[in-house]
Amino acid sequence: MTIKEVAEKFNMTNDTLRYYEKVGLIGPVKKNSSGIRDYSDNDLRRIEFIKCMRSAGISIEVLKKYVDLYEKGDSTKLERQHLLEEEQEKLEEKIKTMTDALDKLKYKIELYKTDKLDKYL
Amino acid sequence: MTIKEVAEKFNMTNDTLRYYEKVGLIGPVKKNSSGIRDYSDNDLRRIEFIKCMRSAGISIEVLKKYVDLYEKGDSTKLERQHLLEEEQEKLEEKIKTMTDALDKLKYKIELYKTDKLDKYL
DNA sequence: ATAGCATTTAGAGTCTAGTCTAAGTCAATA
DNA sequence: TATTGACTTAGACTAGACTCTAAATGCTAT
Repeated sequence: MTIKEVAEKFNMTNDTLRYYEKVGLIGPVKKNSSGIRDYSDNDLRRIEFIKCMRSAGISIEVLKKYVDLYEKGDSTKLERQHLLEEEQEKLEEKIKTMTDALDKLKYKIELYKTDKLDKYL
Repeated sequence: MTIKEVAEKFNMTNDTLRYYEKVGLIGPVKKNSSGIRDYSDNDLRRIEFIKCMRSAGISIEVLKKYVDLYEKGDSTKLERQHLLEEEQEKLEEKIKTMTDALDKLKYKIELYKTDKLDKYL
């Protein structure tokens, strides 16, 4: 699969794909005889995972750490699990924070709708 | 209330408070005779709102727009309501995205815990 | 009244995560 | 064969949101 196809499939830019490869989140992707990337199924699986985690706000730094551990083999399984568990906690907290904000936002909108808005921002 | 007290109360830095003031999210905050900020209750209310919305990822640009509309008076009520409704939608989508990622993360952790991990990242 | 810490300003610097540019290579088409 | 368009690289640039610096001034305790 070419970079263009992958980019379209996952709705991201060629640049981002090359950037992820440069920082080591994926690849190095195999290149054909004339130096053009040809993404494998395995590459696609990784990109999907990375994209999903990024969309949840997990930093590239953390994802890189996870990938590096994976590359080191089975001996890092427990460490990887712990890393993911930490990110799970952070993510749960973030979702809670956002849900709280959403509730406040909804409440404020309700005040607007019912014209009960006070004088404050 | 001094800038330090406010910063502590909301767990943010003096710099961030001055920055928010500079870009017009709050204030201008009243200063005492020797030029030192003295935050009013109203300032605190705003800061709390801004902080809550920022923690949900709403951009400074959008918040600034909301504040500016507020400053223009009652005639902007409907526009403000619409702005908030848009942010509500965006926020709901973001929470959904993050919840989906969280589910995948939990599933992956479960694979680690039960040692059913396949060969992929 | 002098030390030592907090506050002020303007403006520069930092960090993250891309995004863009320039210069070059390649394959397919007019 | 010349052009077009996609791809390549290294490296510069950007946006957003702070965060830090320097130099000046103010407050408090000794």
